[in-house]
Amino acid sequence: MLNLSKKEVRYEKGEVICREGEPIDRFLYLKEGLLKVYKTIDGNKEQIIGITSPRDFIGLLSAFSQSNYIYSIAAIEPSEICAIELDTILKIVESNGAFAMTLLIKLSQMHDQLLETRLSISQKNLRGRTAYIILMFANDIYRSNRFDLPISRKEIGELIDMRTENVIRILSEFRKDKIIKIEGKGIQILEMDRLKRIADFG
Amino acid sequence: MLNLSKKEVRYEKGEVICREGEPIDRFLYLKEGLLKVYKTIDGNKEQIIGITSPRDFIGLLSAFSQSNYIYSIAAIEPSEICAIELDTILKIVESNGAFAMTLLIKLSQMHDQLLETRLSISQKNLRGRTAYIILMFANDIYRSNRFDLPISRKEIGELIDMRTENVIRILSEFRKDKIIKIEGKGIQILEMDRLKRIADFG
DNA sequence: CGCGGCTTTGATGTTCATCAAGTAAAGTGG
DNA sequence: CCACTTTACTTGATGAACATCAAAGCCGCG
Repeated sequence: MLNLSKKEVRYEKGEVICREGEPIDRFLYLKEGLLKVYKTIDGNKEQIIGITSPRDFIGLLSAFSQSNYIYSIAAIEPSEICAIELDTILKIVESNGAFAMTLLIKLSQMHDQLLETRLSISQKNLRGRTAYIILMFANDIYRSNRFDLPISRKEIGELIDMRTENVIRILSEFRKDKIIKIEGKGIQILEMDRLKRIADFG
Repeated sequence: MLNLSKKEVRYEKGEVICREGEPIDRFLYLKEGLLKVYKTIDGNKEQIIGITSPRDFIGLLSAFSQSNYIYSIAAIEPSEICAIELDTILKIVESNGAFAMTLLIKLSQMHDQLLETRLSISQKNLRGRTAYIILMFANDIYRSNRFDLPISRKEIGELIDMRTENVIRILSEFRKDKIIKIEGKGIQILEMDRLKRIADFG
């Protein structure tokens, strides 16, 4: 049933997948790539809520509570998305207890993680937040000490509640302190332990 | 099945219902009263994540993703709680699609609301946060312009990420500006419109 | 009745946002 | 493909918002 109704779509970096306010009629699953989930504030500013990595259900977070998206989603790397009609999912939930349970668990995990991240960020000072986000990319997303940032300095700021200028300033500090190496979007972690300490105690 | 396995428990103000780290074996439903959900940070500080009002599923938020509580819950008013064995719930989810759907919807709604609150708070300045929390008590919890704060100034700070001193200072400002009336824990909103404007634009 | 936690106000310090100004990079239309 | 425009990046200087420190009165509780 799932296989019958699924459609695969490809999005290029920068493409918007869905916009705040639009009706939710499909259930999205990220096969490959990277997405940002964000809200627009006061018409001009953006608040990035999180980064979605492969094998995550996208927008699962409010598919059951809202009939319209309460945030927008865009690709920050070339991405492959599986779309399934929401009605199909609802029917399966009603008839298949194990599937319902899987969704409940997945939803709950995503929620916990998102909230944990938000609480963490709000507790830390700017250095701590910056270290935290570098570690997130290294450990959770790219699983490597060396990677290219998929987002701009401005977007990093929108993700961890900082001004662009301060993101840049603190990245430069880390560079001067030889904690990381920077080449444009390229980041290499030189002193993992120190970075962890800054993230934990900052 | 639900009625058979449910147990009602009463908690007095200040009593802890469950502690961070304890195994989750029961599913809790708040019949009457008011609870705070909180995390302990660095052993001494507390971060209040939210207030639970009647007819909410408590700890639903991580009953499916964690086997142990990731936060603590305590009564801030005399409370009546319904406890159901987690196994019973799991069995019902597996066999009853409509029930599973109800849980998914409820869980999703709670999640959306919690995240929305957190994002809101992190965007606002101290005056905005203070106004926001007064309005939350007035509109969402007590449904009255006049109520007694169920928590201390310190706890308000822990809920909206402020120092106790600043909570007090800003409440005093609101009092001087004749926006609210204060008598110890008692709050009366005098100028709802102005308070709303402060919450929205602060 | 005295002790610890809550409340309050004032003074001081730090962190971070804002402003400004310039360079580099990346699109865009002719 | 090159001028042109916009967007991203970077650094320094300044000021506002908020945390921290200090001190004293209050309240509830054992």
